[in-house]
Amino acid sequence: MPASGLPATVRTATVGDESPGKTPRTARGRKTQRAVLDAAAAEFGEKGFHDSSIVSITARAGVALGTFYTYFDSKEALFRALVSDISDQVRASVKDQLTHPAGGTLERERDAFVAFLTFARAHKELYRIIDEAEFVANDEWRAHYENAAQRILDRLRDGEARGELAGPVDEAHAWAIMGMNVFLGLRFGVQQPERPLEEVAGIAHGLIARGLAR
Amino acid sequence: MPASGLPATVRTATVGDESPGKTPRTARGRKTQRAVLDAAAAEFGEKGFHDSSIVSITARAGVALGTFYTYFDSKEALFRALVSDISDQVRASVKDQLTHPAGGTLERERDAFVAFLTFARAHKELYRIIDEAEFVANDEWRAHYENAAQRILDRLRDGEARGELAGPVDEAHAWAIMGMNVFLGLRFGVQQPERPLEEVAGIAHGLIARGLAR
DNA sequence: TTGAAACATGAACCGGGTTTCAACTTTGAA
DNA sequence: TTCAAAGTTGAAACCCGGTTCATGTTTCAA
Repeated sequence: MPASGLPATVRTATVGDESPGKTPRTARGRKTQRAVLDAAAAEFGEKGFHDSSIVSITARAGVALGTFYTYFDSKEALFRALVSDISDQVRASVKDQLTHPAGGTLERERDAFVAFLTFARAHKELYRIIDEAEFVANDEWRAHYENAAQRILDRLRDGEARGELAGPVDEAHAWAIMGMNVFLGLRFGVQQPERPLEEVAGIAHGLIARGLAR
Repeated sequence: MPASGLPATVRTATVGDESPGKTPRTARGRKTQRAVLDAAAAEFGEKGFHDSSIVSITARAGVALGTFYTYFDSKEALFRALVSDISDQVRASVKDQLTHPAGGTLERERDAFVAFLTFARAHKELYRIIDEAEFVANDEWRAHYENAAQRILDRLRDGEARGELAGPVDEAHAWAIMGMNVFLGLRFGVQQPERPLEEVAGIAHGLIARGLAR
């Protein structure tokens, strides 16, 4: 995950002023920190948190072991930074894809799923990292899903206000759709990425829009 | 999770003939192994795999440290046994609830969700253990979800054959519904168990049956 | 040009938990 | 009743990777 700019948490570190002295002050430092983060994404994605080691991550990044502690307080702090970073990337990526016109609310929801699935296929490490966050970075993990659910709910409420939907929307609808997306992403994004994206999205859209009853 | 009988994997160990000498041969031995398994479920559920220790698990079970290795080859082998055990328990529990009459296929699906949510509320450690299996017992984890999806698909195919459903059902429908169930279980079974079960089930059923479109 | 701050290095320290093992106790079939 | 197999015990060997730190190098503002 060679990322866009600086990861959220790393940026936040500057604002949140926690663990001072960890934010790089020169271009050289920023480059090194970025290298460590990218190496970490690859390593954690491949081996999981506990089988990954700082030694291996710094080796991948091409820096010395001790350098790691110039930018992160601990292995866990690195993981937290990574989760926030990836969470941000997913959100930003989906948001980008949703700027174009779009039909109704439920078509917009389908587009959001397509964007998510596309991201998941391009970043196979996404699932392992987010899933493991439940154990290693629980706060970031909860925030990730609560934010995602809120965004879905906002879109549904919008559709409700326009009279496009049948009944009143509920938080449970958002979590149901999110769960659908996550599991379809797991199955057809990570485990079996061969299947045509639009086909899966079409099935999901049909289910959400009209249901299965005759 | 004081379990019903012997867990699947432990039973399997007898059949699969791997690691001979690990299957208890006396009533005393079976009781001890059961105590270790139950203690492990509690410990792993509370602390997760890595923060759990054999020392603590055997202490909970009221046996000596060394006794552990009479019944399991390793900490990981214990976890694998536990995942298979729990997966079996969920399946069996849902199956029990589905024996009663039931209306159409989609009502049956709602009942299955109610059964699952009920189980999740009664076994808060379920999620932590199954989720962590992705990293610690990947084969068992995949089997758990593939089997669950297959069961859902079988029920949907049944409804399709009876002409109850609108279009042809697909593997993706099963994974979508499973994802919905899992995330609703997480939100309203583990995180916010206060909300009336039937209310959540009603929303899920409405979504699956009729969709959200006006 | 210069020197103080930032950055880089990697050997060694360190704690903690898994696994082993040799001695001891209990069980249950003959 | 007897004794071989099954079960129990817990101290200690063993392993491993996260973290520290004293030393050396590079950057960049003055």
